[in-house]
Amino acid sequence: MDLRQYDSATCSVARALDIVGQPWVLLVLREAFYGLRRFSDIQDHLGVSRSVLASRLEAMVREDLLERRPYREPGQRERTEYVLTDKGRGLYPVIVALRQWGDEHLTGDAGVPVHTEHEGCGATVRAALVCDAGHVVGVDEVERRPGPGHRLRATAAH
Amino acid sequence: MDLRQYDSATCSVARALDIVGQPWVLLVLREAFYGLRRFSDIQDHLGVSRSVLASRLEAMVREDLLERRPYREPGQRERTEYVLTDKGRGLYPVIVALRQWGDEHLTGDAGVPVHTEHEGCGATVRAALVCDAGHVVGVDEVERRPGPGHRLRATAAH
DNA sequence: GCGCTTGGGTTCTTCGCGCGAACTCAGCTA
DNA sequence: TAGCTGAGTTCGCGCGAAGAACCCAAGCGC
Repeated sequence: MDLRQYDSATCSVARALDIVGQPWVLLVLREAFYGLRRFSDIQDHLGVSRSVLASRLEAMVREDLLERRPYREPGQRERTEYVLTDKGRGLYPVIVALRQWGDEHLTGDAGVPVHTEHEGCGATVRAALVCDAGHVVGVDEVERRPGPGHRLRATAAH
Repeated sequence: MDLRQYDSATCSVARALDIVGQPWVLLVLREAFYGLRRFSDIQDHLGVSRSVLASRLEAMVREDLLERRPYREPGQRERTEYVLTDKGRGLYPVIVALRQWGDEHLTGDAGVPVHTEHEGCGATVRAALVCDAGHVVGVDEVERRPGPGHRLRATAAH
C-alpha cells in the first residue's frame, strides 16, 4: 500500500494545521512561551490587528491551546490573561523546530537572535527526531507505514 | 534583559513562518516527504487550486526548499518534477512535531493515521527536544537567552 | 460626582489573495 | 489531424486580514 493514496485530510499534519496554520497562531504561542499573557502586550509585541488577535485568541481558547483566566492585581480591577494549557505546551517542539530551521538557514550574518538552553546543564537545546529505542534518528532514516486510523481517499468522511 | 523586549520580526520563528507559514506550504512539503514530485499529483492529492499551487511552488523554489527539475520518461515528453533540497529536508522535524501533536491531541478514537518508524530498528519516531549534552529535555526545562543576533524592538531594521 | 485613562475588546471599510473554472500551449499518440 | 495530458495562466468572486474608529467598565485624580 502506497502512502500517496492516503486521504490528505485525515492526516494529523493537516488536522494540526487547521488549527495552528491560521495566521498568527504560532506567533501568539511563541509569545506565550516567552511569558506574555495579556491581550495588549501580545498585540503591541506582534503588531497584529486587535480584531484578528481577538478572534485568534477566541479560537485558541476554544481549541484548548490557551486558557482564559481572569486575575486581579492588588488595587487594580479585574483583567484577563491567557495562559498555556498542556495541549498548547505540547506545541513547543514545533516552535523549537521552526526556530532552529530559521537559525540554520535564514539568519544571514547577524547570528542567532535567541539561544535556548537546557536549564541547569546549559547546553543548547535542539529539536531532533528520536526513536523509542533511544536513538537519534536522521531525516533519511525514517520509514512511514499506515496506522490504525488511516483512510483511503475514496472513503474519506468528507 | 527581558526576552519580551525582543523585536518580534527578527526572531527566527517569525522569519521561518514568513516562508512556511504560507497556506499549503507545509502540506506540499509533507507530500514531498511522502514521495510526490509532480504538479498534478500534488494538486490531486491536496485539492489545492492550480493557481495557488503554481505560485507556492514558485515561491518554494525561490526559497530553495524545492528544486525544479525537468525529467523525461522513455517515450514521454519532458516533464517537471519538484524535489526536496537539503534546506527543505531540514523542515522534516517541524512536520514530525506537528503530526505527533495531532496524533496526541486530535485523532479522537480513530487511531493514528500514519506510523513513523526508525528504519531497521522499527521503533516509533518522535520529535523531541534534546540538548547538546545528549539529554532529552522536557518542555519546562528550557531557558531562553539573547543570542548574538538579537535586536531590541526600537532598533529593528524595519 | 466627573472626566481621564487603561484594558479588552467590537464594528466598519478597504484591499489582498485564495478559490474554482475556463483557457492556453507544447509534445506525444491514434 | 485530431485528441489527450501535464503544467501551467487568466479571470471574476468572495472571504478574511488590516487598520482605524468606536465602546464600555473600573479605578484614579480632583
